[in-house]
Amino acid sequence: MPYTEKQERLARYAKALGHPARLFILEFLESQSCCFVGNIVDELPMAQSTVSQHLKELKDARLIQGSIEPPRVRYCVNRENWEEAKALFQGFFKEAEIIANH
Amino acid sequence: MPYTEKQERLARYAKALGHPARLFILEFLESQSCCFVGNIVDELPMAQSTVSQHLKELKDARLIQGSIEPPRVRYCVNRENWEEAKALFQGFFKEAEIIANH
DNA sequence: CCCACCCATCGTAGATTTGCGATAAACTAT
DNA sequence: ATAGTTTATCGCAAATCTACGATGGGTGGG
Repeated sequence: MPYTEKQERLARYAKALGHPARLFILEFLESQSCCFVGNIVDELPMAQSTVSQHLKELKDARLIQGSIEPPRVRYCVNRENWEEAKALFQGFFKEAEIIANH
Repeated sequence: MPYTEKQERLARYAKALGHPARLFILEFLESQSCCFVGNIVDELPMAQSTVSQHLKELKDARLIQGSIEPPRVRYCVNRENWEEAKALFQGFFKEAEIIANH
């Protein structure tokens, strides 16, 4: 593997954040501290199937997780990986700052 | 526009960071505080044309900038936008934290 | 049992991304 | 002039992304 583990993981998180709809979903999930798919669909100007696909990508990136609460599905931020992503981004920008100041 | 200006800009930066080669390039540029294209090509396991393309994307995202120094081209991080990106990511994760703690 | 509701998944289309080799463009040096 | 060096760009192929409508699979209520 030509890249470091950190680079691979950070790139994956960055990619997941690389669409405004997914940023919106994450911010919305935070503001509501978990919510149902329907609530998200109501807020976004796209078809339900498209929203579902964005949710899937965030889920695949392990930034969110869903739990079935019939008849609905509740999504929450995955705290553990959210913190990891946060730390990776912080490290990315911080390290650069340290280097830049020398 | 259904998304906020911040979301659009953050998504654009995140997208640019969404490939390990581009993360590598940015970290490499920091560690060298500017360098020539050839140096980057030597470090990456991909064709020169592909590296050039990744540089173009980072340039389009305004995270780096190039200056011609015949017969070579020197690339540096674009400090201003780098700081903006940093602030946007910080805001994104921080705001979420504040909300989550309520 | 059947219907309505909620959501995921399928199939599809078009756009974008990623990668390569080949070529072009700009400059140096001989 | 010619040849070499360095980098961008072109043309192409394969893969992935984005979006949609339609369909399917659960679940709960009548």
